[in-house]
Amino acid sequence: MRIATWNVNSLNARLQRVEEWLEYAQPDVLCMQETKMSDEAFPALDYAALGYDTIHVGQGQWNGVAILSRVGVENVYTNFADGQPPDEEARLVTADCGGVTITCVYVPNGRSPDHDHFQYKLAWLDRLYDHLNEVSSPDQDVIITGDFNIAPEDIDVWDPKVLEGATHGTVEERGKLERLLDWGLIDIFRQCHDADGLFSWWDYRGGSFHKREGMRIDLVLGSKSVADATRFALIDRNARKGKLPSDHTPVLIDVDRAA
DNA sequence: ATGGTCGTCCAACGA
Repeated sequence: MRIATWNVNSLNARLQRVEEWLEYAQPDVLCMQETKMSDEAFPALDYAALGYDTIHVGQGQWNGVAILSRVGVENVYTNFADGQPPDEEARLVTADCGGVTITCVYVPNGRSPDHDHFQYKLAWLDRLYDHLNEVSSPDQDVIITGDFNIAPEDIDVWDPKVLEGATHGTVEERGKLERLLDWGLIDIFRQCHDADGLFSWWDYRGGSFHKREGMRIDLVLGSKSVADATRFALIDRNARKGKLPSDHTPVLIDVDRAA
């Protein structure tokens, strides 16, 4: 079973790139973030024609997450299941796909460490922890994947100096991520690759992609059973090349399963 | 050689 995540930075702007990628990468599940689209505009029929069931959680021009699956979509949650008032932004969707409880997340960016949005980000990550406990347990097949807007370690950034005074690598953010890992999750790409310089996002500005100046902020976290069954993990840099790319590129894993 | 912000929508602002 092949599971992928991709922040598409506007699905409308990326329709063709996504369809091309589905056809050659053949994921069984694709989690998308930043669709920036209403549910009415989501091209569910186009994906159905390619064999995918879909669930989209959109709010119009900002945020928006989706799961495409050709191994089923069951037990859907379109917001936190922590019993608190729903998050007003479309940043989370959970579904069981092929026996795996998959949560697709678009973690708030944080903007800057002294911004209110940074506190929203930290609180959001605590809610994600509670959500995971509500919808799953670490002894099951669990995946949480998406744009975390956190670089787990300094080797996940082209130059750690850019993290000074900025978001994405603070002690607070990494602490929240560590808490998720301590729940019983493994950073599957990092389990498969120990090299530095392996990134999933590059700024559009200044030719960052060609200078290899990026960050690994798109993560696939899996429970132990998923991690043990993973054959390999890959960042598809090719999807960041060519015409009209997203600033993020897909990350995928292959897991040994019946599907 | 490659590519030089982009996407939301027309003014900035978010990423």
